[in-house]
Amino acid sequence: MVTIKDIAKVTGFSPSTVSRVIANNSRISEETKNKVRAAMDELGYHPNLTARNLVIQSTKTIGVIMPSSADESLQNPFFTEVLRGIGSYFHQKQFSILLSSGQTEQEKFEEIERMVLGKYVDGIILLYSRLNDSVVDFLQEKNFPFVMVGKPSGDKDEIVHVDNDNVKAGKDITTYLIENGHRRISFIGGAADLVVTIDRQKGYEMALKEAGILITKEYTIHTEFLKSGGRQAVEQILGLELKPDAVVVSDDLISVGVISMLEEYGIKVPEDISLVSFNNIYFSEIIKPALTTVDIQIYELGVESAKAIIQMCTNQKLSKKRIIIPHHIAYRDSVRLKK
Amino acid sequence: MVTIKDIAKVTGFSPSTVSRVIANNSRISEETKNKVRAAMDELGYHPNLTARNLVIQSTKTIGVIMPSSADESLQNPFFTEVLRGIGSYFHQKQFSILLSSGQTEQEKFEEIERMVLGKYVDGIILLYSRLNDSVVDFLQEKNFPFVMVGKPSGDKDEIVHVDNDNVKAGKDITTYLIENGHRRISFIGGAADLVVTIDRQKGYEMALKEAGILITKEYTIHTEFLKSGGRQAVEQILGLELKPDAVVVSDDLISVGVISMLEEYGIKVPEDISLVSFNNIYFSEIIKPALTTVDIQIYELGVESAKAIIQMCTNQKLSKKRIIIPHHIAYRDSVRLKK
DNA sequence: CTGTTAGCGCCTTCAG
DNA sequence: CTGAAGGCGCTAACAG
Repeated sequence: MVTIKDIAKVTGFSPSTVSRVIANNSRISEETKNKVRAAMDELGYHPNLTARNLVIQSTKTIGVIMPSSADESLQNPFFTEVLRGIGSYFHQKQFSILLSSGQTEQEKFEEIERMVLGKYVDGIILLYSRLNDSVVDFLQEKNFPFVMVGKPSGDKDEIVHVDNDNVKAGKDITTYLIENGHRRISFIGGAADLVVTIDRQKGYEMALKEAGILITKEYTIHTEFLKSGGRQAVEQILGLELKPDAVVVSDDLISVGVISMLEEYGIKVPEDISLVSFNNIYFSEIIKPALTTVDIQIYELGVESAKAIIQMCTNQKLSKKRIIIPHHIAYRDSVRLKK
Repeated sequence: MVTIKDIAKVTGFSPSTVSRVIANNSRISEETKNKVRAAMDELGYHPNLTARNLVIQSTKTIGVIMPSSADESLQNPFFTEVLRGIGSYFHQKQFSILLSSGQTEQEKFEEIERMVLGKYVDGIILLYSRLNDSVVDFLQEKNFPFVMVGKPSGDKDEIVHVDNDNVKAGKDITTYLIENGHRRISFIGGAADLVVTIDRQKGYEMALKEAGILITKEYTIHTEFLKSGGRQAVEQILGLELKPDAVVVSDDLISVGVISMLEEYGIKVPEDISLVSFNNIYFSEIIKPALTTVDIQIYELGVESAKAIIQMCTNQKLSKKRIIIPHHIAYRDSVRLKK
């Protein structure tokens, strides 16, 4: 391996001079810079990142934590999309992503511990937010820089997070349904301990309330991404005395299953029942019917969380703890419109 | 920060002894081990990975490279699924994933250069295989350990890769169509420079040939994952004088678009046209109609590539360069069966 | 503008 | 069974 010393020897300069050339230090003459660089090219020198990291006490890499991968929801394109956003910003700042890959909660926790305690990352981005997450507690206790994509379940004023206004999003999309004459509106949510589910449901309820529509308990269902879960949700709806004429689904991925199930029972979207959901992933546009869904700008969520964590790791001031990415509704074909 | 020296000072042992305790060296008495460990607990000591990596000249970190993220196909759940597989094996071996995040080919290349030349990773896993990939050339030239998920476009005997037998898979699924009485079978493939597309198409052609069916050029179409691409493919098919009665689609994700398009034109799957594809992602089961598709065991692909790269990085012998993950057909509802 | 010196935190001979 | 010393490759004062 060719090191800084080799370059020093060959050029006759000292190692520190070579180091300064790497850093493009202004106190080095152009002439020596050129000489040194020539030698580096010739010998094929490249700085060893590990060595550098050791002395500067920073790795310029960020641990990015996905939900534990036993979770079916991992197949949600949401994650690759945030990752894209994070990556794009990281690239220009020369930061790297260390991806957590734990199967279970336990494994995930161990990995985070390794990264953090081993000083292998400068910060953490959490790609989800759920109730009573021990990871959050750990990070807070260690006082380790982290940002969360989504809304924290507690300590909202302490935790830096990048989120949509999911309550408002839920309200907006539900109101849209109401404006189009729907009144018996059901809510199908994903895992009930996900903060995002809770918020969207809250918005749904607000919209109903505002429109003077009674909130019926039986109209609210929580399901998993699995097929059987979707089936159960639909059967529950269809078993109701007064069947809903519209349904708010908390995630596009779930919508796909719900629509299929509905179809299996001979119920058509949007003719027989309207459906709206959230995220606007690639699928929502290409399935039949194309989904009317809240575009939450996943990519931006990624970019902003990347910006935030890098700011925190480079001791810059963060103007605010709560960064909201605006949403808008992608109007498509899954809602029966008022004439 | 608490270091090995602090522990040494507190316990009265030397740093080297403490180091040996960390490594659980057998030449250290149980008694000292206990004392040292107690001190480590008390002071909250954790080994600094960067420092360790520097001396052992290895990071136990593998760069995992996705296609450049401008690529729409990144929303393909395929990637998170391989990642899951890789992660599961990495976890038990205490390896980490450094995820590449380049937008463009250029950016991706830069990142890989950084990782490799900076000795920031011990090896690379490539999650795709395309024709004339400069990344592969680079890795080969540097003689850097890497494994590819998919089949290399050249140097097949040199490059360690984990793949399905996609030619056979293509043949199997096409034969299934033929067995069910279909004769005018079209092929819709993704990007034409992806080796996987090429292989599956080859299998499709073999099946036709074997059944004595003429291969019609107009029946083969390449498209992108984008909506417009799917539309174009379908329109091309429908414009044909002799419309196909079945279609082999090279990826489940594309199938979703194709089915929607077909439906838009009033053509039903499988009543009017049968459809089969590949991958068996989560979606394939929950959309309507549920897809008959080749299950390629994505997760296993990930696990095996992880095994392979770790073997290479730890100087173990690899029994073979080409590791094939068996596939099987998931029979579902997108094919009209022979009575 | 450049060189000398120290040291980041850890592992590993080599001694004892 | 344990300690001392050196070094992994690089940066950062401090001199000059």
